[in-house]
Amino acid sequence: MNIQLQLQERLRQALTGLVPDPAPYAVMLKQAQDPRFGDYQANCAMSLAKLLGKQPRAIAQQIVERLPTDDVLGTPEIAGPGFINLRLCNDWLAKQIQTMAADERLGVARVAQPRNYVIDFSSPNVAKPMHVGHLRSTIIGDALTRLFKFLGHTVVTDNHLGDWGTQFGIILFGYKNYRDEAALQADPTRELARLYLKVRSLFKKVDDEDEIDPSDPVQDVCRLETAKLHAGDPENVALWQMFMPWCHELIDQIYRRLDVSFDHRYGESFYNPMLADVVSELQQRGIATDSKGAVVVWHGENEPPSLVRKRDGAFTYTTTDLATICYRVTQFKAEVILYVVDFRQALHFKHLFEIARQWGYNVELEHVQFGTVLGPDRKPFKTRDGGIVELGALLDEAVAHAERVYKSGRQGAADRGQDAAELPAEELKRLYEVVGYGAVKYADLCQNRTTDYVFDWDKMMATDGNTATYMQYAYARNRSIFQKG
RNA sequence: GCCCCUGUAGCUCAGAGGAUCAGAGCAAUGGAUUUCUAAUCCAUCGGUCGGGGGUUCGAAUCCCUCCAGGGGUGCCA
Repeated sequence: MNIQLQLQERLRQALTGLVPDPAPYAVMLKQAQDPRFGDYQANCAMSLAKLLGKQPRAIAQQIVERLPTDDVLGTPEIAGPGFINLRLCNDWLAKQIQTMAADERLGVARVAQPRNYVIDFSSPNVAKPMHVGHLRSTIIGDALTRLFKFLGHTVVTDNHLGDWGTQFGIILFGYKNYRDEAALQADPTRELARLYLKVRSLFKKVDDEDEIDPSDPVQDVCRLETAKLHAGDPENVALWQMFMPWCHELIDQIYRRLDVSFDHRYGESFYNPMLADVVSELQQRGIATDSKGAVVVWHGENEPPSLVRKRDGAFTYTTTDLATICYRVTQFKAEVILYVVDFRQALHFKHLFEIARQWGYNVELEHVQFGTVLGPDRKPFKTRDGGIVELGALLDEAVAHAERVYKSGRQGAADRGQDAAELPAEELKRLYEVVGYGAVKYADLCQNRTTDYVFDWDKMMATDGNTATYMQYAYARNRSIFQKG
């Protein structure tokens, strides 16, 4: 049930006969700006003044006379230049609230027309540790998934893994030269992560991108290993197949901690066999053309083209994303695809969506973009020595921080002479996790999605203010009061 | 150069694409509370909504322009 829609419908009926097209005026009924003025307000009288050639207050009076009053709505009031203030009847409202409280869904109606959503989020490059850059996509994407499902839509979640990129050259090189066989037997996932970092440490320049500098001999060997894999070299393909389950385990460890799951994880490798057809179809339809040895799609004078095949014959992520749209529309019957990806890829998605439309896909495509996680210096969040913040380490720190918050609260109580039996270790562990992960998730979700935010442990785990920690504490205290009562 | 995003209180941010005083939390300041099993409470201070112009009965909100910060910008993804 939606009260605002119901009231708008009443207003629309009241306006029928007064104005030729009541719909746009009916939707000008909104929640009141200030509770002193009522619960809802209709603002259409002012904008109708010119159209009807009358005083706004006179129009408001006319509308009020035509509005039915019953046990739902009290007598409307006219205020100021012509606002119509509406107040819901208390008895009716109380009854509604009782109904909502007793309802499993708290009175939230399912959508009248469910749609098929595909939500593409998280999407890490596998074979290397997930890092802070994956945090927001994972949390926001998961929240959207839960919301759309709750509203009654069909949602397919798909983790579009980077499982075919240059990081495999790094792993292959590491595996062939630096592997610790015993460690591999004991914990292949951990060894894989170690090998990736080991080889990265041999690079001349350290940053978080997988860009290869061919003048660095180590990087050039890695590049060749990737090229061999892509060319179908049997040894590298076999190793890749052996690595994949370990790669999946590496990221699943993180998802288990965050309570996030996916229906599918069709990565880049899955679409690889389809890419040649995508390019030739785009060429046949005249959407893509040759330029400087590459195959590109143009987007107008002022914008760079999208490459769908590079000069060396390799395909790009645009090509993969096009194949992915095709697959999602045909296999999942996707009506809407949401991409929960960093705002820096805005241009890529704008171009991708243009090409998809030209290609004839009328699926609704939306880039759900978000800002960067910043450190205290307001620059992208890095470790103290300038390295990448790994997600696993960040979650460890969240748990450790929650423990400190708990213990200092307990110490404070003890100092006041209040003391209680310590919880069992297992319960404490769970407590720290719930508080720690909750704080990280809520700190992300409570802010404007599109802007950057500063990652601040103390602020997100404060026991007052707008934090998950405060809400969890308040909730726990409330439960305790009810228990004693 | 071109394109995109952001700019609201000291800080972090709300403000559902217009109207009836620009809000919250934190911080700060003043007061209350001296505590028998873990939540302090009340009040106050604080803003030419980045600057300027425009449209409108009405602009933080829409349009133009300038300034500041960030990002992107054909062979990484």
